Formats: sequence, C-alpha cells, structure tokens
Amino acid sequence: MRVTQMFGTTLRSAPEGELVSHQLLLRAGYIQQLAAGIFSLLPLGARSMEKIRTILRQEMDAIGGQEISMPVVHPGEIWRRSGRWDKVDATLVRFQDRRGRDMALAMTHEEVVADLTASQVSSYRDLPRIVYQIQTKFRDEPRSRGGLIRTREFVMKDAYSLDRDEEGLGRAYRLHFRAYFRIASRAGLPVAAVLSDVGMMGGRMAHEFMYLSDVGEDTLIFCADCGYAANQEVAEPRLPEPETEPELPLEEVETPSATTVADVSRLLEIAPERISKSVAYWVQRARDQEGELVLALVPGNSEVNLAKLRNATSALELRPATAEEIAASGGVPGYMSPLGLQGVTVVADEVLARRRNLVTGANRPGWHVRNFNLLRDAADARLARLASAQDGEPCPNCPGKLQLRRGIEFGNIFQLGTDYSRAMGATYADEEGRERLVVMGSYGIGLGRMLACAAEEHHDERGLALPISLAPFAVALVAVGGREDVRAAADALYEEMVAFGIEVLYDDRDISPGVKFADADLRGMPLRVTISPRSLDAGGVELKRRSGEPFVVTREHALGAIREELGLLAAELEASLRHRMEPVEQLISATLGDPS
RNA sequence: CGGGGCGUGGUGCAGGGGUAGCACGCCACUUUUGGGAAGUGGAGGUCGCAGGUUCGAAUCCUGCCGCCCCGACCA
Repeated sequence: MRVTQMFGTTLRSAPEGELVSHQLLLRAGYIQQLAAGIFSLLPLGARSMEKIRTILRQEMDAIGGQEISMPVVHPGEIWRRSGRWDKVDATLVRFQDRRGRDMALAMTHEEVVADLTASQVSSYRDLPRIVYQIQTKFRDEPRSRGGLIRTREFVMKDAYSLDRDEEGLGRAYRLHFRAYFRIASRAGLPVAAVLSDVGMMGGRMAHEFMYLSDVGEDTLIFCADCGYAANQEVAEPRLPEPETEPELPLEEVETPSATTVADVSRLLEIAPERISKSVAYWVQRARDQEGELVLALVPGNSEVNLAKLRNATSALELRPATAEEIAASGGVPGYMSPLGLQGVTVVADEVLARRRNLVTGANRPGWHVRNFNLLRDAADARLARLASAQDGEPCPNCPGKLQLRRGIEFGNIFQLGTDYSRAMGATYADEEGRERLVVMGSYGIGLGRMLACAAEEHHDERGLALPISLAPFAVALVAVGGREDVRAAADALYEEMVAFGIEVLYDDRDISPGVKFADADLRGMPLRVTISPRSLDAGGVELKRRSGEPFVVTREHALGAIREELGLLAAELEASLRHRMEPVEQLISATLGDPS
C-alpha cells in the first residue's frame, strides 16, 4: 500500500483526557468514532483486526473449533424461551419488525447455538463439537468508555462447546483455557486468568482472562504465594475463626450526629471492623415485579460488593435505596440496622456471624447499640459473602495475603451446563437410546478490546509499537527526499517486497522526512526501511526496528535482510509464547484437573 | 440513570451582545528534503438543534439533542 493512495490520515492532536491507547489509535488513523461506543475501522485498524481474526481462527481451529455464522438479528421468541427476554435489562436492544413481531439485536448467541444444536445434534455420535463465529454484537451499555475498551457495538469471537456430560465440558473448558493464553500471548498481551462471576450467562464455573493494567476497570485479587486469582466480584478471603467470648446483652449508647462508621469508630473508640454496617438497596428480581428493600450488612471497614449482593438476592436491578424508601421501612439513615425493622430482607456477610458483641445502629436518630450479635439479634438474616475483598486479607487457600490489581477483561469462558439446552430442547440419544441434554460451554473474546489492550501495552511517546502479529503492515518503507535514484530504488524495493508477499506501507509522499518518520513511528509498524541519499551513500538501505537501532544493508541484500528481520521478529514472539505457556500448563493441571 | 464537563472550518482550541479567530491540516506556485521545513497566494464554518430576550445573539434565557469523564453493567 502506498501512503499516497491510502484512505485516512494521521492526526497531530487528539482530545485530552482519553486513554493513551485510544488517543494513539485515533491519531494513527486506525479508527474513527461514529457515535457513543460505535466506531468505524479505517484501513489500518481493519488490517489489524484481520490479523486478530487470523490468530483467533488458527487457535480455535487448533482445538477442533468449526467456524459458523449466526444472525445479528434474533426473533424475540428465542430469548423468551431461554428466559432472558425478561432477565436481561435494556442492554438487550429490542424492536419490532413491520409485522409487529418482537426482535432483538444479538448481544450473545447461546440461544441460537442451542437452537441449532436442537436440530443438528441428535446422537451421542454428534458430540462433542465446538462451534465458533467472529461476529458483531450489540449491547446497549449504560456507558461506553475508553475508546475500543468498552463499546456498544463490537466484534466478538464467541465459541460454544457441546458435550455429552460434565466431563466433556471440563475437557472443552481446559482446551479453551489453554487456547486463550496462546491467543493473548500471540497478540503480545500478558494476561492472567481469574475466577469470575457467571453474571447473565448463568451456569457454574467461569474464568475471565485479564490484561493487567492500571487503567483497567476490573479489580482483581491475587495471592502471590499460591496463585489464587479471582475477580473482586467473587473473591472470598478466608473467614476468620468464630469468636468465643460470651454474648452480652444489647445496650443502647448515645452517639449524637455520628452517622458514619468513621464517626462511630472515633466516638466509641472501637475499630471499624467491630461495627456492623447496614446499607440499604432497592432490589428488583424480575422485569414485571415490584422492587423491595434489602438491607446488606458488612463489617464497617469493608464495602458491599454489588455483584455479590446481586447474586445473593437474585436481583435483576439493584440500586442504592432512596431516603424515602428507607424511611418507609422504618430505617433511619445513619443509624440503620436490622433491629426493629419489619418486612425487610436482610443479607449479612458471613464474617459478621463469626464476630461477637459488635456495634450497630439503633434505628433511632443519635443512637447506636453495643453487643450486637447477628445470629441472636437478627436471626432471619440470610448469610452470604457480601464484602469486597480487600488488599492484605488472608488467602482462602493458603496462609498468604491477597493483593489487589486492576485489569481489563479481554476474554472469558463459562461452563454453562444444560440451562440453554433444556430451554431450546437440545437433546441427544445416548448409547442406550436415552434422551439426554447437551452440556454447553461458552467462550468469548472481544477483538476491538484486544487491539486496544495491545495499543495500551505496546506504545511509547512517539506512538504505537505493535507486535508483528497485530501490526497492519510488517514494514514501513520510507523514501527520503525527491532524488531520482532514491525514488527509483524505493519503488523497486517496494515492488520486490510486494512480489514476495511482504506487507509493506510505502510512504511515497513528497514531503519532508521528519513527517514521514513521525508518521511511521505513530502508526507503529515493527520494521522501518529507509532509502535516502544518505543510506545510498552508506551502501544501500537502512533497516530499523520500531524500538531498535538502525543498520544499513546493501541494496542487493535488502530484500533478504528484511525477510530475515521479519522472521526474527516472528520467532521472538513464538519464543515468548512457549516461555509463557509453561506455567499455564501447570496452572491448568493445578486448577482444572488433568490436562487433555 | 445520578454527578461533573464540553459542543465554534478536517483536527485541536480561543472568543463570550455589534455579525467569527488561532495553530495544525487542505489547495496552488517557488525554494527545501534524515526527525512534524520556509515564503507567497487561496479554499473551507447555518458557532449542536429549537424557541425566547434584544435594534442586533456564537455570546444572555428556556427546552431538547449529542459527546466525554466519574459511579451501577461487560468482550
């Protein structure tokens, strides 16, 4: 591709306040925004995305995946059958066709896969199977963010495993677990697998693959000693030993204008963890149901984790309760507790059940109580793990301490089980002719997010520096100046490279060298090849890695040297892939059972 | 949806009652050519939309729309 022919240009400036990766993708001319969370890909972005597609296809095919393609528009009926029509919020875009039939834009494809399976699979001989597609999803997110990190329309590689039983599912799960590490590594992304919430997918075990980054939106919990890794939404630190001191009688204590944990802690000279904090939420369990007040109880030094509360209450919608809603229940903001409240669902963190004689609100302005004992004083409270795991808490699996990190989710894997099969009637006949449900798994990777993570990981002050596996072109060819012999040599070398199938972006513009070098650095191709009066005087052609030192090769050997250098770049990536996969194999056998 | 901010040539911004400006980019010519060149000349904007106030609105008021950032959602 000649720069003089290319659609799209580089920009000198980008809006302030955006993520660096987003600014660079914008400035380098990879993407352009159309609306909130909706982007076009320019040639460079489209080519990078194609590279990502290739990696995904290769790795999915390698584990036996078969590529299919499913529709973007679904009849509402299949979403009704799975129950998600009512369970999913406005993220699922619904509309009606001209006949007034309910339709939806695909936000994921479990329903369609299960429907396909119902008719395509009928015997145990038809299993196991893995199908996948690389296709557009639309999710009307409440808030898009960070350029390609979080968009409303995005392209996802979504794979689905179909198995006879749990054992088969476990095997498919392990295959994807390994493939996801390979995919991330080939894209130059260091990732960690963490246990995750199953969310709207339902099912049992799930992992997220996280690119660790301070700009990430997820909080992750790691144990450096044993390798425990979980999203903060599901991380469960080790519970403390139950306290054994005798339960003392409740005792009211005056605490004027002490409405926060910090106030009460100071006033009564007790540690925040000795306070049972009560937080009121408004919970709606189904789209056609009324909301209700739920009181969440956690230790005073911790926060209610909304994902955990959502799971504990089977909530569809969850938001902090308003002052009116609290007052209607008899609660007193600032002095809340389950004491004396009628008809309010109370969910308490299990830690509180193990502590004795805590302080909590008296539901009376200006008063708290001492010697609150959860199991005695709020006997109908449901117990769950509600508090967000915090830095330094004890690991559930070993004596180590947990650490917090931030990450961006680039992919996830779910063990779905048989929920969708049952809903769509996806069954098969086993050897004895018995009808059984197909066991499903679901495995997603966001392509745009992958590119954004790669840009976040691979850049410097001059611009992008993408790995050769993702860069839109392998080579940026720069012709410096307008001298005849320079142009002739550059044109010839360009033609040679093209003839040899080397992907090259040739800057043949008639502008100053500074602009060309700056643009080459900004666009981030891994190898720069320069032909100039100086390089010709020095013997031929200059080669320079995006982040390396230049060297000169003769014009005759230029093509060979370029191919060798590109080979080296690919080989280095391959070597790091092998290096990274060793611990992954140990991780798989340690956490998922036998490798297969 | 709650909170904050911003909508002015292609991009990034300034202006803040008297009819629109800067830098970069773009076009033409000349001179330049190893790190975002110089000169000369030029093109390009219903100032997000609608209504109102005013002799006069990009500017003030009201409403709406859009976009960004922080929170509840997720690839």
